[in-house]
Amino acid sequence: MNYAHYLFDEITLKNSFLWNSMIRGYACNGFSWKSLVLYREMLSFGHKADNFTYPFVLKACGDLLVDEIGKKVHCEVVVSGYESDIYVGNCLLSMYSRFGDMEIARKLFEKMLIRDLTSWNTIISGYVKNQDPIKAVNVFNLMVRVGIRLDCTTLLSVLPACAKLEALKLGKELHGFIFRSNIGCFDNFVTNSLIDMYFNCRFIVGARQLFEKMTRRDTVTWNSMIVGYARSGDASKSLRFFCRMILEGGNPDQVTFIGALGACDQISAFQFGTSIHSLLVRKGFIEHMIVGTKLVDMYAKCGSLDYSYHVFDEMPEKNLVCWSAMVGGFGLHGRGREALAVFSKMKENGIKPDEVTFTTVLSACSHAGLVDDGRRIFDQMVKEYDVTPTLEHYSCMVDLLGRAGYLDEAYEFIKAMKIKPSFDVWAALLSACRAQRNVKLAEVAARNVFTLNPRHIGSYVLLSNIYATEKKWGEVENVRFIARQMGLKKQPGCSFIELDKVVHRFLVGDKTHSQSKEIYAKLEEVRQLLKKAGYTPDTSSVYYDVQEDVKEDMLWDHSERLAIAFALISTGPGMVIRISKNLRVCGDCHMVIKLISNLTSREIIMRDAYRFHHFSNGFCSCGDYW
DNA sequence: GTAGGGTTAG
Repeated sequence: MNYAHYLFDEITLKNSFLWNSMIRGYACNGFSWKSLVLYREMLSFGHKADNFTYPFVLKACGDLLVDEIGKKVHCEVVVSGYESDIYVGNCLLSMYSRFGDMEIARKLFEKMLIRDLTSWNTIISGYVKNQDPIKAVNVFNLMVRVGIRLDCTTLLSVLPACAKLEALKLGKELHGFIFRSNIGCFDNFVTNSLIDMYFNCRFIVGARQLFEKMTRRDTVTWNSMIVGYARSGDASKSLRFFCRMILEGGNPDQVTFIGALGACDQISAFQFGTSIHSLLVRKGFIEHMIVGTKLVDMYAKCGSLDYSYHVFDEMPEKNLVCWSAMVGGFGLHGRGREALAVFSKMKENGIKPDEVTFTTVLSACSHAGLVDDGRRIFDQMVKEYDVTPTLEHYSCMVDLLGRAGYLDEAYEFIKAMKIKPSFDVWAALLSACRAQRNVKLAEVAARNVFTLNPRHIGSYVLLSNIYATEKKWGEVENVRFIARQMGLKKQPGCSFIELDKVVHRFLVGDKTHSQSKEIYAKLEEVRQLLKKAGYTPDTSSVYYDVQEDVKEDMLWDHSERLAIAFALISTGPGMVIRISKNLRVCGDCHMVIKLISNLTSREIIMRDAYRFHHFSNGFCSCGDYW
């Protein structure tokens, strides 16, 4: 562009063709401002803008998101009589959809005397980009009814809309259409989009079939598989595809690494995460901010705050999201003071926290029981930072107050909310009622919870456990009966442990592992050891009205114990044991793991559904507050 | 000489 501008300046008698070329050049090469400056200059030199000028000026306005200037140019378009030009008109649609103003875009679209394929495509993609997939599909249906032939671009907007709506039927119809009609798409775009759509609609088999049939897979194809499997909860498959991609000579990019790291944190695959880390360093992605942030997050979620902080510390540039990730990391591990310190340091560095940061900070306070700090920060958020509290903030506050013992204050807090309390808010109260053993308030919370989400099995389990703790067996059976009637099934406890980059999974009572015999033998050995050390089981975590010894047996096949027993027979003495589980740890397991850490001199790091526990020498980092 | 597109951190 520099040289073009130099030549342009040399020409004394410029015609509008030359002006247009320059404006287009700047607009299409990332210098939108210059293109607008040149447009003004062109007018001041007495040249008239025409149907070749406006498209690029409008594009520049759209790219810069300057809606006031954009509207002004629109006026000029109307005055000069070019609004009816199809190119100019389409660019207006595109500009307004970039501004997020689909109402104006739609009105213009309705008003157009001639609409071509691009007009339709622009409106459809506008709705998709502005989070309105329903309208996008409606316009698409209208387009088909009117008899407009769709093309690749149409599909690349409608398929993501199907994905968002989980509209599998329409998605499959489009797939069939693509298959039958020889629609000339020579790249992978449409197939990749289909794969993503199938994953989002949870039609994994369909996605897999498409992938296997492809002959020239590109980076996005692999990424869609890696991200798709991770998002559908099959992190192991996701990592297997990552390996396959590397082995088959795929070319990983930032998205690949971010996706694979996301799979690692789901199943606490710490060792796998470190290998991905070293690979991405070798490939030169460590300076990439999103990759760095994901590493900070992954290490924290895989139990290693040291690594997490190290990556964070080395990052050359940190934005709001990086800082928030680090705050969240400390919070997840119950290190509230450090979370607050990072939060302060972030502000000292001139970075203004947003609503997500505040959620993270409040959650950190909650995990660490920092009630006063939490109250103060919530107040500060509203008054100093002008952030309107969201449902997430309220949930955190209810959790913070409730679990710290201020149940009434938590309830008052809900009643004073300016927005309608969500399921999560009431669920936080219900959960706090269990910790505080308050049946009366629990019933209030439960009523609201069930109204807002009658199909959430966890809430039924929670309420029945609250009754069980108080030995109200009639009520326990009642709640369970309702859940059964609705066809809800309890989610089985499940723990993960990684050994030599292979993640092993244990369900409660699992006997399917190839070393199952040895695992149960080890478990029995530990059990005797603990008994000798004076351990008596805390059977209050068994929510069934059965004999004490049966209760004790029921505790001993909890999935985390199987995972730990497996670790004890498979790793050398002194090795750190890292496990993660899908539900929250029960009171007795928590105690048993503390004892195991002491008797076997092992550090055990466990992530449960809620937070991290670091066990060593008979103590847990959570200080029994969880 | 003209517009529209797939995967992506807290």
